Amino acid sequence: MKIPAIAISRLSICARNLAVLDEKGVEVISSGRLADMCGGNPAQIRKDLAYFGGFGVRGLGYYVKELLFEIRKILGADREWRLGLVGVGNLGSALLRHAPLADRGCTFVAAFDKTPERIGIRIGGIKVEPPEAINHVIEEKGIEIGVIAVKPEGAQEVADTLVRAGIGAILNFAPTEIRCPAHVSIENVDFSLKLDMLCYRLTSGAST
Amino acid sequence: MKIPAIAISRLSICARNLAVLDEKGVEVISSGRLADMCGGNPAQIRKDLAYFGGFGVRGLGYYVKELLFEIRKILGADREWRLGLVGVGNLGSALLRHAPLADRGCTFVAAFDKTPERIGIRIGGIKVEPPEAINHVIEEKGIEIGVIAVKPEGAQEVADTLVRAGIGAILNFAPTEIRCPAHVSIENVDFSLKLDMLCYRLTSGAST
DNA sequence: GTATGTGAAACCGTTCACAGCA
DNA sequence: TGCTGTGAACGGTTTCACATAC
Repeated sequence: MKIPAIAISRLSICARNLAVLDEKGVEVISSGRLADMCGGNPAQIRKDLAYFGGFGVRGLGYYVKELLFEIRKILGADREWRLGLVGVGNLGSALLRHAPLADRGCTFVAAFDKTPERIGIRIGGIKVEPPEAINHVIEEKGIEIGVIAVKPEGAQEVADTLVRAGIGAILNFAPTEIRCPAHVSIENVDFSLKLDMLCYRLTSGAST
Repeated sequence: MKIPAIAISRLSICARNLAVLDEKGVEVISSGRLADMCGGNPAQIRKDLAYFGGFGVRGLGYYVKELLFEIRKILGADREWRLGLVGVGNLGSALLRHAPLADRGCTFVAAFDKTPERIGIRIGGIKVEPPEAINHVIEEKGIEIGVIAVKPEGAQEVADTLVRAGIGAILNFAPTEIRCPAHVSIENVDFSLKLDMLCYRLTSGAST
């Protein structure tokens, strides 16, 4: 069955809120209360979960621990993922030092940059290597997700290199659309675009 | 007329590509070629533009310079915007130093952090101030957009403070859903969620 | 001839409403 | 009784197809 991407993003948000509930010691929650926390509709949450099975108890709700476990399994958040970063500028460096990613099971195991002065330095415990090393290191270290934090002009070329090295997924921070083969997944983190949307709404007088 | 948010995000992407075309000296472009660049459908681009007027020439296409000018006007990208940052950690510091934001007309004019050791230091030319200063500085400096780069636990409180100070829009980098009054616009930049989506697709075997 | 602007149709996700079950 | 799971209705966006205009 075809599962809409937006359903997955909602499950991700559910997982976050379930983790908070679990820490608070809450054991059971209804789709209604969960929808309130996640900012959605109860039926939508039930539908999203129904794509993967029936995890609830009729008349009661969902067991927090159990549901969190199941969603983590669905998302693949129940194991470690190895990340490689390309572009160790301001943003790239911040990502290497960003602890929450590791908490979540995503760990940077390599970093690349073409600037000679940056090669060899260590950031967040990771040594910066030249772009020529990408192909070899991706395979050697079993890196599955490539993170692009270079300037927009260089993003496509970096993506091509990562794809040739056999990467399966790309998280792109450069404000440009990257093209790659269908078997490679791409997600863009585009705060320039998000800023445009805010400026538009401030300009047009629209809210939300 | 109600204009869908996704149409605005596409116009933002169009503007980027038009800027590239303009630099290359391209003078006219069809919706088909523009759609190729932006990764969409020609009819969609024409519909998006039709929300705001008829900018094209039948039988010919769109004049690049003119269309870029019009879209910039629509998005409010034809003027300066003043930003205030809350949370000067790894990510926040990187944003302060991130030149492309200023190129786009968005300039940080203030930064806040609750950590005593950070208060008073300068990053990217901006002096870090304590959270107590938010209310006063937002008004004094005419800040319209607040950028949140604190830990998820503190994000809602920061948002409340910004809203009380009269902010109109919030760009939230914390991986949590923020609640605020309807007259305040929010956009989330949530790379933790994007990572979840990539992990899901790698896990499930789905692509795109 | 060619590409825009736009009603109409198709598609997809959301919401409703209720049967099913603890 | 109460909440889940789900078919059906709804609403909105995408795509099609063509009249219109250069």
